[in-house]
Amino acid sequence: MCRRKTTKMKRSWQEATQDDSDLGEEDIEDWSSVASSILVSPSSKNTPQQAAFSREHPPLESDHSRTIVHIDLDCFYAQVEMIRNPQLRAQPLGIQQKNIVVTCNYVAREFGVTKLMYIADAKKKCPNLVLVSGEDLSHYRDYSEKVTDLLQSEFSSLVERLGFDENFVDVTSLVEKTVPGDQSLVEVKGHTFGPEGQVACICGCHKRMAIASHIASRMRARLREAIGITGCAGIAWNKLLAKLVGEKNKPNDQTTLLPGSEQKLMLSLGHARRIPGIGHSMNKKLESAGIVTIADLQRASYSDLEAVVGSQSATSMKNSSFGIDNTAVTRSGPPQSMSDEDSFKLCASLNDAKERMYNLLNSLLESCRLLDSLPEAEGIYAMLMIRKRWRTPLTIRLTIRKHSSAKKWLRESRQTQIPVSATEQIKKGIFTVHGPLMEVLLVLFKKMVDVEQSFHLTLINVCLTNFQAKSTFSKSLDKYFSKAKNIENERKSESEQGAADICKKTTDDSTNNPKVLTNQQDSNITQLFEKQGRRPLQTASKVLENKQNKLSFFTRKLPSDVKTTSKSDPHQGDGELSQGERDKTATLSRTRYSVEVKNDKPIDKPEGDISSETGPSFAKSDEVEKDFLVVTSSREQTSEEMSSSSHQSLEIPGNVDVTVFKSLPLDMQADLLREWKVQSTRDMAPEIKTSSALSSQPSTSNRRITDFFTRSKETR
DNA sequence: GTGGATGAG
DNA sequence: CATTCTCATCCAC
Repeated sequence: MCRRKTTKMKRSWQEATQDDSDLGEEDIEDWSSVASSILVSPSSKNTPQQAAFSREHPPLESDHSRTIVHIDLDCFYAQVEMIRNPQLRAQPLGIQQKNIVVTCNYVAREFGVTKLMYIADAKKKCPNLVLVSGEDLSHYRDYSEKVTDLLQSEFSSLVERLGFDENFVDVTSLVEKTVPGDQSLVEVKGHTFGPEGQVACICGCHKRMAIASHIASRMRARLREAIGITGCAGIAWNKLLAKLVGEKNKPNDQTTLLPGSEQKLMLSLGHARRIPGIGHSMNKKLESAGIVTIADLQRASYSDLEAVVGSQSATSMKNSSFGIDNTAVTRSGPPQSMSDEDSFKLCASLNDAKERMYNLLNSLLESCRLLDSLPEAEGIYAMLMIRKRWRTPLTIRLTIRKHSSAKKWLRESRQTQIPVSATEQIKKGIFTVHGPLMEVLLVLFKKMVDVEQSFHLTLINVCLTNFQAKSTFSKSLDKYFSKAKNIENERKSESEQGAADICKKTTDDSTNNPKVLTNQQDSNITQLFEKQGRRPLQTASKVLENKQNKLSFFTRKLPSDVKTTSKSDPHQGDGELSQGERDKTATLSRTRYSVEVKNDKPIDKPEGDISSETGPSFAKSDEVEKDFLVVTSSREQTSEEMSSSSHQSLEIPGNVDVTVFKSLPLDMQADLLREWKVQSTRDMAPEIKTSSALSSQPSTSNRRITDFFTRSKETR
């Protein structure tokens, strides 16, 4: 019975979200009564008056059909540094960028150190504060991607990143497949927000939230086991509420929003500014209209609001103020841009600017090179990943910040196409294109700065954007995955899925993994690898990760003398550098460290939570396993695209499983063979791959080690 | 496509 | 207020 209701709700949500423009179905005079009607009965809608209202007013819909978990890592940068150097755990630690403590661990917070505090102030509060430079974000990027990867491969394909330390996970389908072992009321794991025992809604959402609270607990446990990182989780039926409720118990804890308590949650925030999306600018506009608190926002007439912030913002703000948020969790793909920037007190000479631009550019190109240089040795699935990542930027942008005497900290930018000659080089895997790119940067620079006059810059940013799939291979890859993508996004079963259908509604692959709610370690990667032919994505990342751990992937930080090397004549064309010199300069700012991923690392955590969460070893988790049964269907690959061609095994690299290779679509096979050919000729080319640069590894540590494969938004 | 505005962590 | 070092989306041009 409960199931049927769930399905109904879901369908209505899907319909609602399909035509984004016309969701509104409420017909109430003012918005507060809208809110109360929602609270009382979300399914009471579709009266004629409501339809009339919806024509004049933007979307508004209450909807509990989805289940969203928001994961927010605790003081992320500080945690990463503490993993890298466990000695730091016991000490007050601040992460320093220029003059500022951008974040700090909880030990430091005890002393009153806060985020974005000036070093001087922080030192006053805490004289023993240990400072670690956090200007190089590559380690943070790495850990960030590991987290997203884990969530994506073990819990749901629908994971959306927000910055480096937050992820939204849509666990709707996992929840559907997870049924409580005993049919009695499911208890929420961890904290709840809202009055106990209140059941304001009959759609089954309470139960779903409870199930999701256990899933969230597993997520956090897995993040600790596999990566050694702790974080908070918020569980609710939309992104807004999940994010907001998760903050109620920090750090390393979780909070589930009880249906019916969203009003209370929203009002508890106080200021309108606390609503995500309402930044400084919006806030000022709101204040000009006398709107300061969330209650003000709820009370404000729509037309007044629209007059101040425009109709789009008015709608989303109104909705948000009541805890309504219909935006979907959108899978994050690889970044749309890659940039490096440096800020400083003063840059007033062209030569200074040139040198700074060169260093930034160099650093970026090194990132590209490392992304491109992952070895074939990781197996074919890893290769798919790597190749997918293999993208060439077509545009370069230079951004500067002038120190105008006025109180203006505006950034201005100019962008241009990257010279075709350079893109051609990059496509071939040659990243020593500093010369040509410096030239265009110079042109861009002169468009913004009159170098004849005196100038005062405080920031320079170099950005590579407009990525293009680098080879035809990537295109066929896209084609290959677009099918899976559709299954996931549309949540409909496909005819090809055939055989093993335990679940009547098969949805996304990752949730079919029978191990999601178990304690089994993912030791049997190869097993997964072989059995689940459908999942090159996650499997590839597994393989890679495994490899990383085994090979201790990353090289050491370079000696300090590289700094001198890097400064070596910024104005030099690329052709003039020897390979050795290039390697040195290239490794300058993208330093790499060895990263250990330990499963058993003791993590500092506040007393209260430990026992309730993963508690005394795994006793609790075992309980979870008994209480919850994941209904799964291990979908077998109907290798409809099985190759019949007879490829010479000679042409296939030794590390690639021939059977796997042959199971790939033909066009992809062809592409692969072509790639390998190119690759091998390149390997033999005089361009020496120094052992330190290549054999020691593919910087997972650098940009984008993970690929979050197909980007759902990437429809263009 | 470009470049500014705005917002996120 | 931004301050750091990113990244993304929106929108007039």
